[in-house]
Amino acid sequence: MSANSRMTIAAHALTWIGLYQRYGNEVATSEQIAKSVNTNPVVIRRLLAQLQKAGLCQSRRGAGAGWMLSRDLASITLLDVYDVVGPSPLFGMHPATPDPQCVVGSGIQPAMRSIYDGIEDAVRNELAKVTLETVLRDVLAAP
Amino acid sequence: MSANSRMTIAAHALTWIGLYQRYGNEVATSEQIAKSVNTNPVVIRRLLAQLQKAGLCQSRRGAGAGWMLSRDLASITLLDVYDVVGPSPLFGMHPATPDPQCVVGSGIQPAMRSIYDGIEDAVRNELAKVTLETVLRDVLAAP
DNA sequence: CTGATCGTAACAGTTACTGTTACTTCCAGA
DNA sequence: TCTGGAAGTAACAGTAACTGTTACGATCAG
Repeated sequence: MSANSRMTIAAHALTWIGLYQRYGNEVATSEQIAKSVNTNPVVIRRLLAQLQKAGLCQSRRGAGAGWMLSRDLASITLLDVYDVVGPSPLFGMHPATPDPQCVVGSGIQPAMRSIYDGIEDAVRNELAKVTLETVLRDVLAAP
Repeated sequence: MSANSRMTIAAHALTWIGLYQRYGNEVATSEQIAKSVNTNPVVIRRLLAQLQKAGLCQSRRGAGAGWMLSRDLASITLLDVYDVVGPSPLFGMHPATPDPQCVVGSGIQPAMRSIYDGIEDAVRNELAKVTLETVLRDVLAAP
């Protein structure tokens, strides 16, 4: 069980809501989603609350409460999800400032930063290619 | 200070050894490297020990001990480093197995896995493009 | 032999995430 | 107006990973 399951769980939850709504239901409760994800409802509420701030989903309170998507599955990409719950940055710099007196120590951070930026771009490009509609299609196509 | 500084520190250490050797020195000690990185020598030894197992560098013990590269800077890519000290995987699956009775629960992992595999490939391609020779050049070109 | 350095184990401190409990707030519908 | 079901949220424990540090044994050129 690696640390970063947030992307996976967020994609799972949103896809679940999308499919549930296609079955004609208006809203999905965190408890229902948590059952499918196999976790605690609070974990789902915490994640969806973040995604809600980003405008991907929406909650309704009171009686008949629950979650619904703010946009169609086809218009939400994994990049949208990544920007909310993804790890940032992918690669970190030194915990302590390297020796500025040393040629390597003083030049390494700008050098690595520009390399890491290129990698982040590549990752973001890949993520942008995948919509939750694609994810749902793949999910339904699974054996 | 993000968690994953290992890639950065490994690249820093190897580049430092490479430059030091170009100055005519045979070996670099973990203490010298630690000073440039601004950390404890043991941290450097731990990292280099892993890189040594992968054949990227080599240690010499006893008097006149220290570290040297096993290959030229130009023949070591960041992908080589990543394979040793990089985070794997970049994105993790659910901590607990999702509900197999649920369509989404049963199909989500294969779907996400294939997406994540594509992203890993993209990252690896980017990393493979960059050699430590390139890193050193960028370091020396820094303002 | 000796001193310098690696190799490695052990431990504390930090951070981040997950899981859980518990409580408040909200609101459609009876 | 009441009520029940669900979101919102704070608080806390447990786990895991990484960093930093100390300590000590192993190694070997000179």
